[in-house]
Amino acid sequence: MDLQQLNPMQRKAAETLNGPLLIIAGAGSGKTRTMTYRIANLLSRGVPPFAILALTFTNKAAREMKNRVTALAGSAADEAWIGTFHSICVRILRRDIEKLGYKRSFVIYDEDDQNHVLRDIYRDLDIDDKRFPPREARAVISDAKNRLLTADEWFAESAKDWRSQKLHDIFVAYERKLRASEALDFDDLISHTLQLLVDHPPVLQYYRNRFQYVHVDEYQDTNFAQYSLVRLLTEESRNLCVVGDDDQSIYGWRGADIRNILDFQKDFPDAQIIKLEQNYRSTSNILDAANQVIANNEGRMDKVLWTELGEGEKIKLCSAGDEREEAAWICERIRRMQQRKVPYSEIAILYRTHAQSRVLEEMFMRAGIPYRVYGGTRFYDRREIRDVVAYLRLIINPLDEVALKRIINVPKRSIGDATVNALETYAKEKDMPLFSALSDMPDTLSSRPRKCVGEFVGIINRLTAVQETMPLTDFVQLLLEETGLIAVDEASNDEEALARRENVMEFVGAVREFEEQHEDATLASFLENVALVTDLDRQEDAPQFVTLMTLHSAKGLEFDAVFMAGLEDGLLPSNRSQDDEDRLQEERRLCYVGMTRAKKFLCMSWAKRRSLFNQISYNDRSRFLGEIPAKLMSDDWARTMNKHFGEREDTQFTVRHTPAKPPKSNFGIPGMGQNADHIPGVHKGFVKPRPKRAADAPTFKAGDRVLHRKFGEGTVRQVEGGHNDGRVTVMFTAYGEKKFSVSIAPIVKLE
DNA sequence: GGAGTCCTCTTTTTT
DNA sequence: AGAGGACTCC
Repeated sequence: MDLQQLNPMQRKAAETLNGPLLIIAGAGSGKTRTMTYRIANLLSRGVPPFAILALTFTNKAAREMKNRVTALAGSAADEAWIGTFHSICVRILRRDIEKLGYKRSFVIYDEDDQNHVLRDIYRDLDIDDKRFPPREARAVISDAKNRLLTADEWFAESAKDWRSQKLHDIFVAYERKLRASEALDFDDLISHTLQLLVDHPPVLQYYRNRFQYVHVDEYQDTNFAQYSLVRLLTEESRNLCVVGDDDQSIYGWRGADIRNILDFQKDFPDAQIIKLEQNYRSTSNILDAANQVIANNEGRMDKVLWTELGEGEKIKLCSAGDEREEAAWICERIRRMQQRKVPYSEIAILYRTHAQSRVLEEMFMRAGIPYRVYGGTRFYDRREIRDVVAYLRLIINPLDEVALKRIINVPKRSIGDATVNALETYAKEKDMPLFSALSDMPDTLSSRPRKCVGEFVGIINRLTAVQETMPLTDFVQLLLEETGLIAVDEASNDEEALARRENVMEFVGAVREFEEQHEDATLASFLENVALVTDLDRQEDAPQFVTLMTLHSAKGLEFDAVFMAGLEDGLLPSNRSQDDEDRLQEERRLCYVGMTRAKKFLCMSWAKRRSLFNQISYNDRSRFLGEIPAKLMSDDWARTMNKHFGEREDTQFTVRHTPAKPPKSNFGIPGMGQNADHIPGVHKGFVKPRPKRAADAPTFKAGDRVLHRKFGEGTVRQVEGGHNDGRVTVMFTAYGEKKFSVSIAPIVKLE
């Protein structure tokens, strides 16, 4: 095994094979590289591949690790278990979950399924979901499960007030429903695996014997359940290697416990610790800025990243008036990067919330910049896809009540709420699954619904009967026809029906692809894939697209150019973290993660005025921006504007608390600059651009590049009239075509 | 009893 | 803007 490719610290990590090992891997320090070399090294020393377990958080990370290990060690590495916590747990559960009283055909409930379950529970228990948001109940249940608490245990340590009582009832009902549906939620995948191992010593012993070398990636993101699982598995071998960076812990809200990494030495007093501090990704301006920001956090592990890549460019800052201006600036910047030969695929726009993507998308479309949005509505989350999946799930597992209720009347077959309610009540009385009630209907049901339900059951039964005799793709095709799912959209020619049809076809394509890639493809394994694989994982490195994603999903990635948008107090840090020091620190880490994604160019922007979630807010720039030394930044927007239009107080980034001042001359754009007059404390007045000598207004010709004070750069399309009364039509990349009077428009010619 | 239509409410981050 | 809920029509 040739470890000469590694730096001394990396090599030491790859050579330390036995005993507990903590690798503190700073951003861009070659973490994956080190891990893969370490695993390859184990293999080269004769450790059998099946003795190796590597746990990651994302499929992407798992895939990359797998590929790179294979590249180093050959296909023998295929035998190693390298996967996400969730997928590895499913693998273990598929083998032995019957010992916990579940069928092996169990399904995985995602958030949407959970919501449906909760909705039913709220109805049954007569709880008002307005006073008691289901999302809160879900968070409580998830949090409890991550801490390995049952409903009763959770209640015992709660406030035990009326609210806790209700939550407890919901929790209990939820668990009952999931079990009755042979369903596990994401948190169950971990906790049930743990329970299986604890309750069944032979199973535990099997995996302990088997996994002699265990690796955990992103250890700072483990929650208590995952931590317990890892400890349980490695108690005998003690060969546990964890890699992480406390500064990149950004999943506290999901139960991740940063103490797991901070206390590793306490847990394993004989642990060796290796720090990777050389950063191979970013230029020093970017890295210094990131270091300065994260230095404001407390209780960090001691570590300072450094780089040999040279200073590079300063960080570009844009203080925009509103989110459209911000987006326009980003478009302009991207255009300039194009001239500098930065490919679209090396550009990413990162933001705190998905909702921010909309304005950016609109601008990109107008500017003709190809982009892809990651996350948000995932492909498999689309309604029409979920419908098909629900059919598949029901066929695999007739006890899946969420799936059944989802599609019993999709497409419309005249089975309404009243009928479903009657069936549910009847099933409950007879203490049988809802699906059984469809064949054994209550006498009270009148003949019309009886007939409709009968037809539905007929379809499902026919499909179930042929399922195992057919290739997966053929079966899905058949299902689409038999159920009438495509017939509905084929009948219609409107835009949406067309899009739905395309999506369904893409789904069939995904099924085919899955079938081709997996020899042993079954309906069950495909559904598992659907549940555990996200859209982010379907990403193929498409060279011609700019990437839009949340800061969270950017972790682990890198780009030549990174734009961080919406750096405002209230957004980043989010206003829900304002008065909680721990959460504020997590927001700071999020900022740090974003900044350290950038290799060469980091551009940060904020908007004084932003409409988000259907309301307008006026924010200060993010406190994190203030933590970056001024000498590392250049105020791009202000400089460009000042150069051409004179100083404008509110765009100087040295002004810390900018008065909320929307200087609006809306140029006839509806919706822009409205309400400015009604905001208290807003000081009116539009700082007029310094006019060029009026007698001698600039002359333009078609094709000229011009800069407008508000709309940014554009190209002149048309010029009419004479010198002083001339009108000019300009095409702006982001704002489309506008017409101005040459003598008064805040517009200048660019060379 | 079902289906279609209008109205209101909500949004952090995700395996 | 997208979905669920209430309301009305058939």
